[in-house]
Amino acid sequence: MSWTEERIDTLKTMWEGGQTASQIAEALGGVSRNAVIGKAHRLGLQSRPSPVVSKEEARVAAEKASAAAAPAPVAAAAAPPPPPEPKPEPRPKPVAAAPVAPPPPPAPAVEADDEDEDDAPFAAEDATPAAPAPERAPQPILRSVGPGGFVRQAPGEQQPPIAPAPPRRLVPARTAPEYADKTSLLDLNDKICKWPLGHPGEPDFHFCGEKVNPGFPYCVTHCGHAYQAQLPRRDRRAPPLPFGGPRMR
DNA sequence: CCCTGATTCGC
DNA sequence: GCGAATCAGG
Repeated sequence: MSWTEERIDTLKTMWEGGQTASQIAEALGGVSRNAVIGKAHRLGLQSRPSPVVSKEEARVAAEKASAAAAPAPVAAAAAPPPPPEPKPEPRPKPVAAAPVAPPPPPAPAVEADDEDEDDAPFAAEDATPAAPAPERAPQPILRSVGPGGFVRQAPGEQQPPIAPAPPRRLVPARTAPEYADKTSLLDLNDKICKWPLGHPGEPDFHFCGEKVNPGFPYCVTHCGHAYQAQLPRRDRRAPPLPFGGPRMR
């Protein structure tokens, strides 16, 4: 497999969307997790919260601490003085704020049967996210309603929610005329609503595409769907199963 | 063990 | 440029 533009684009989108390298690799197919990571780095994609980064952070923190304690000739153990020396950071790692999607469906996984070049190339140019969404959505409330209409479970109760759409295969936006103006996966960026409409695998599956409610991954309307106050148990109705339960391989 | 991403290095 | 091997944290 080679890194075609589509595949690179998918990689970027998913990577920036907070998908794990494994998921991306699986979605792309024909590549390993390592390949994805390697490619992502070569593309200059900023790393997301990595387990190993914490080591770096720890080291930097340690440096900072020692630097703070060292500069003052004698004040070593005594008082924690102000950070006098900025210390030229060897690693200007931004360590962007965790971009992981808040509560609902983080990833649109789509299953497709076969992909072939369509008549029209999808107009997924250089989606320039620009703003890396510095703000972390303030973990809203407990209950959310998924796109399928099912009610998500609160932290304490029952079993964990159905795994969020394990991406099997991304359909790189087949832009047929009927839904040429629909928002495809590749059209997603930080500014538009990522609320999925329809179901993955269906031909017209797409995303809301409205302007987002700032700080959230969805538009105001869909934030209203995604973030709802907890209801007392007795007042709740059994969640209707969306589409036949979890999708399996 | 599993997972994660980062890095290295031979190709 | 690519990605397996390796490393290292959770």
